[in-house]
Amino acid sequence: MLVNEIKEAISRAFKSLFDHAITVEDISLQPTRKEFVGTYTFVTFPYLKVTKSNPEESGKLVGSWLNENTDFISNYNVVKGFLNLEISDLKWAKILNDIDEDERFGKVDSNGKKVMVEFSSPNTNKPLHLGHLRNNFLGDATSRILDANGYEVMKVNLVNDRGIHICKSMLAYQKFGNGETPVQAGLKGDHLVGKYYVKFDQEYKREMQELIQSGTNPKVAEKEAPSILEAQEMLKKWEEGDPETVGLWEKLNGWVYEGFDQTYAAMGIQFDKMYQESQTYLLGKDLVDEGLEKEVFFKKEDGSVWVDLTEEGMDEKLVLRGDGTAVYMTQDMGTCEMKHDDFPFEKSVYVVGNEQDYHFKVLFSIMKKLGRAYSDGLYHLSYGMVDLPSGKMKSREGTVVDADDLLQEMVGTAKKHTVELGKIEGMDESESKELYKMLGHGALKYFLLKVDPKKRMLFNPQESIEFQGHTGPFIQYTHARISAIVRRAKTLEVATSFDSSKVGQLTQREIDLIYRLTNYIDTLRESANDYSPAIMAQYVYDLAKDYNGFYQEVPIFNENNKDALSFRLALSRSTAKTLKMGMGLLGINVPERM
RNA sequence: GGCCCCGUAGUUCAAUGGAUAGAAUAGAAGUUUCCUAAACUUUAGAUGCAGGUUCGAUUCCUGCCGGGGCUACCA
Repeated sequence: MLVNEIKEAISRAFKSLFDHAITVEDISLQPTRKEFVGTYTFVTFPYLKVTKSNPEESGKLVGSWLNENTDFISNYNVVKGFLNLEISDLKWAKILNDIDEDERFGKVDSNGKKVMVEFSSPNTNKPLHLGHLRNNFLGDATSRILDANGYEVMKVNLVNDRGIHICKSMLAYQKFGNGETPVQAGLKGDHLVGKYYVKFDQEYKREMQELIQSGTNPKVAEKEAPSILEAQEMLKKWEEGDPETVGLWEKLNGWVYEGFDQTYAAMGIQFDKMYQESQTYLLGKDLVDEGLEKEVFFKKEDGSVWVDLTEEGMDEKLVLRGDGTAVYMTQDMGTCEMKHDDFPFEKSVYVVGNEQDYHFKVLFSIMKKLGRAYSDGLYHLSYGMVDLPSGKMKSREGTVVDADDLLQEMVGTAKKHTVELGKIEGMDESESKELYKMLGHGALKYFLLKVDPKKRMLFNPQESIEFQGHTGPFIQYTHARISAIVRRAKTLEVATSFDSSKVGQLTQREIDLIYRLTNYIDTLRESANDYSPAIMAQYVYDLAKDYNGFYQEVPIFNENNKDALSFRLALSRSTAKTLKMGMGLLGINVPERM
């Protein structure tokens, strides 16, 4: 790793010049800004006490030492306290050759650690919407990034398949469904069930209106409308195991799962393990007992059990109701323990919206207080809501963007643009269909992933998603174009690797590109540490942009110098390889032609 | 009220405490007999307000203003 080589050398320089030891970890190098000459910049301000001279002089001392005592620092300059280092062309060429020839480039060796990533977590009463897409794409991309970093990754989906909201759609179906099946209704299973969820809400609202008009207090009406009482009754029956209720539940859930499977398949997302809340909602009571024993929890007079987190800056929090039944926290404690029993992880990532920030803070604190060694590895990958121009999405008010519809629309838009641009000449139908999907889904995934997860983001469905500029298709296009160059090169007789000692003077564009390529592994690590695919998204975009600039400026084939030609081809191949890997980590495929 | 997150060009997004705050898009002006114009050049445009910490603050701290979330014996 070039950065480490330089840091190592700076450390030696300090030892030799000032008889002072600084560790490689303490040294910070930053990329040199475009306005200055150089590739890496070392800031001398923090070391003035050691060098016992002014910033400018300190920089010169270190710079000239590096220039004389290493074979890869070819030049240096000092501006104020900033020491800018230039890397020799030969070194750059060697680095490129290594990347181009390394079959394993981009894959980090296994680190023997296990990580579990939980994401998606749909409710089985309605189809997936735009918010779920952000969740799914984040979870999927994070899993891929962790995998590339050498972790053994277990992707799990904890389906929320029980509770009052599930009973709502069941009830409406029972009343108004006339036993219709998804096939009869011409709907995907999840959409059919979602239809009855909406139906329930309409009925419920109507009943509330009636009650309010006849003089009932709105808050009372909310709790006493016949529909909601029936739903509660149904939940009770379900918990008691009433065969008819359970049968209905199984039938509707089965349809929903079929629908979800189609959506997941379309998105290219798989899970290693599915958990159902109907299987886990009673867990956690033994942990409550354990906590009482260890005096982590305490019991109030009414028998309810609490944890006091005021020392951690939080409140007291209920972990078991007075009647001995579980709450959300109880269940999540139990599920956490069960997940660790199933797959003894070092890290466990929960991809869940930021409205649950507090819940997870509490959960993780509790697990720590219970003495679980793995609690330090628990991480809530919190993400912000996706807003529409009209404001917040509300499923009950029909202002949601449906996931299936949106995916379909994206493919349609991709098709329209592609055909208009005349890109499909010479493609058969299956190839072009595959391309539309790749581009449509790629645009959507890239759009949702490029933003810092924790921030709210805006999605404008009217404008659809752009295919130009900072987008997935821009990167896919760059890959397709490089692929065309590589194809053409194969018909010529050009060496597949080059002799780095014969490469002439490199242009700034070329150096910029190789520099960018060398940062791939760093970016990969960083993305995993911050659990943010956005970092990788930015990287691939910058790389594609750099390549386009280079491509515009340098004729690749118009050249008699075979060494230069094979160098540029290697540069192109390495770029394509890296783009493909980086996009792959986001769950986005890249085409060979488009 | 308490706690948490966010405020950056018209708009959508960037910026490990570093140099003159980057892109994209919309606007203006250009580039296709030449490896794919979903591209490339040029141009104009921004850190909510007030303090503090220091060689240096979009970044860290305090207060204020604005937006959102959590604050259930719901999940």
